[in-house]
Amino acid sequence: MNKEKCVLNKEELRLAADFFKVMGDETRLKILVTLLNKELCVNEIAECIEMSQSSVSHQLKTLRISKLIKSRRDGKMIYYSLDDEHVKTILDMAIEHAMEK
Amino acid sequence: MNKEKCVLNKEELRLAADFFKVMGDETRLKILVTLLNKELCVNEIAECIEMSQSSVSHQLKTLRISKLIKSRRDGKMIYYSLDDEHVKTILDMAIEHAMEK
DNA sequence: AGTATATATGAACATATATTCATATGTCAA
DNA sequence: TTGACATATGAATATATGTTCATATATACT
Repeated sequence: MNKEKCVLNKEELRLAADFFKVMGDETRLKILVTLLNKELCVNEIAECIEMSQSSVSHQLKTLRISKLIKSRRDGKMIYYSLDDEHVKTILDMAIEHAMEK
Repeated sequence: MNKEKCVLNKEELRLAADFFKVMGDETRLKILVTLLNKELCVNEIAECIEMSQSSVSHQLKTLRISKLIKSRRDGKMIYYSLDDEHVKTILDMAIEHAMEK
């Protein structure tokens, strides 16, 4: 077996796995989808996807750390929006993959 | 909050989440990467990514169920290869996303 | 300052899942 | 058919992770 053919970039692999891991949760996907069109504050997101404020807040943190969303404060509210132009494309592609099978 | 704006296709969401969940594991990603160029049998994959035969076999099953890879038997060996033209594109996009942040 | 509202967070719990180990199944060759 | 090799699989274990609950922090308003 030719070891040369097995060369992998470990760092890239780890990052890619982390990226997919974050995308691989329905709650987080729902959040991303609700943010496709416009920015929303935490309570709006929670109401929209019918999850608790706490759960949404935890997941927003995960998404923020992964650089998939960004936030801005306006008074008491904190508005979240997508922070990656690829997210929509990747979402579309995944859905396309999922649906045609 | 306008509920109309929150319309989600539940089935698509579930499928997309499942898809990303499968992609969100380093072992499975390594397997997919090794299969990018050519088909390989189980032992070759195991040797290539330095994982046990059993572990690889379990993950191959997961990937097969998700329609990301396909298999063909040739004598004692079973050869695996990618079963989705989107996989490479999505992998590239994820890596791109991961690296530029 | 005190109260209400919005969001964040730590701990606990429950669930999901990846790996290992032992073993089963399937194929070939003698 | 017996032995060797390739792969699959079930059970057990360990680890990761999502949600909840209680509470903390931050801002606005009176």
